[in-house]
Amino acid sequence: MTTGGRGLHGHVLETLGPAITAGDYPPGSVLRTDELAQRFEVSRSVMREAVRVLESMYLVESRRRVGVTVRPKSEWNVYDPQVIRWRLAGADRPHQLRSLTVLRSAIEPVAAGLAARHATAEQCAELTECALGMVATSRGHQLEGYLVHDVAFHRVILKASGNEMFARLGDVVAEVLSGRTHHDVMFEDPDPAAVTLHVQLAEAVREGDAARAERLTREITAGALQELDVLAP
Amino acid sequence: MTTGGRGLHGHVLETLGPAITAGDYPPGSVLRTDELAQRFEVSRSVMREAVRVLESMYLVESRRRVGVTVRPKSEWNVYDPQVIRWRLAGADRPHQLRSLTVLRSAIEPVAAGLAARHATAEQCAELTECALGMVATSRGHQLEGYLVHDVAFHRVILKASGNEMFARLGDVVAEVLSGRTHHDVMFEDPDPAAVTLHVQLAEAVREGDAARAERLTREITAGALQELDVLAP
DNA sequence: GAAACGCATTAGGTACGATGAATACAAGAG
DNA sequence: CTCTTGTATTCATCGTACCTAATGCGTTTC
Repeated sequence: MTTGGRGLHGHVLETLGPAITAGDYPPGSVLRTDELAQRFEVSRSVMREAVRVLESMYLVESRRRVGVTVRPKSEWNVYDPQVIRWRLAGADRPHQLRSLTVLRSAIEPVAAGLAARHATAEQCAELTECALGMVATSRGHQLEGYLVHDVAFHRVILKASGNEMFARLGDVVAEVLSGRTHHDVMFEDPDPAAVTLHVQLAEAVREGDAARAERLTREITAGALQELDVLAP
Repeated sequence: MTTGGRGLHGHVLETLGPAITAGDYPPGSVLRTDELAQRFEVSRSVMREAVRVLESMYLVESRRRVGVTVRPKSEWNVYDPQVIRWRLAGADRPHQLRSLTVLRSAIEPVAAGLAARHATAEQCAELTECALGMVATSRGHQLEGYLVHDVAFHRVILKASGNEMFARLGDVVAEVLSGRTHHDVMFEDPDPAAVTLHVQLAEAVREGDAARAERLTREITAGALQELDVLAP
């Protein structure tokens, strides 16, 4: 999205990465760097840089006399933003979306509880602002506007939790929410119940009610999971 | 741990990575590839490979005419196993350990609930075996043996959840648990209550009692958090 | 004072040669 | 016939030299 193919090696990655994560090369497949270099019409140096990056993502393993072998899916670093994007763009998008939504359902309630304890006044203000924005755009086919506020809302919650690991999941949530409105079938207007929950959550965080914030977020993420069950078996 | 400095660029990473994550180079610092290549006595090609990897970890940004600039901590990919290891080895180890433990407290209960639903008979057997091993090594200064079984136990839970994102956190949990016994002050013998909880959790998963499994895991992770509060203010 | 320009600087890219390590395979010893 | 040992192949790995491209910054120009 943001990281376009910056540099030649980036361009190579944007083709090789999705191909590997899509399973075009089954685990154990061997790729040779010079062959790849020829195929992508780049120098070996550039290809080596690309391979190094793929290696750091645990997608491949480079060994002498053997070549670049594709690692089994279970070893991939599925938390790498690049890998997440590639997989979301590929064939097993539904599967990936479910994994991420389950992850959300685990993280966000705890994050909301922490946010209720640690959120600054400014963050509380941001939160209510986002919630109001969601209310304002919840009717009349303003899906794009709603999405912006929804993403911003969850970003603030995750950041306000004070946990860097949680905060870093903002992009993932953004990707999931964005995917819901763009790729998948989205109801014409968001569920009014969900909007209400967000407003209440902003309240709970403002009042420092951690238990309520956690419970409300559980309802929100449960809704997201339910939504997913309706779309995919 | 496993990824020793394989290759020259790996060796460079093992020095530069920890230095950056330790904050030796404040955000915005500029490093020039030529200078680095000289310092580490490697060729530019090798240094460029190292920079590419650091770039893919969002630790640095490489721009023409400027150099390699260190990114602010908030942009680092804190889920990268390498980055986690580097930070755990560095100065802000306590902070990192807390973040990871909070992450555990969010993930593992949900994972345990899913495991109760999806665990195979074989995984249930492994679980009880691990629990028995924990019981057997819970007394008499057998900390190393206890650790092995503890790590294995949580690995099985995470894997049995059926969620690939959860399964991938096995290494993180292993690192946290290992750190507790090795680096930090560990009571001579593990808390008997914790051992009992693990046994009960294995039961709950075997019986498919998701709610109980989740509740028990919450108690376990709450204990881990409490333990951390005792050690660090 | 602001906009346009040119230069120095630094990453980016290519090509080619040399090195080294792991594997496959063959030859030898028991 | 089996196990060990030696050898050749093959691929990644590393280094060097040279060129290109972009861009920050100082200078000039209007």
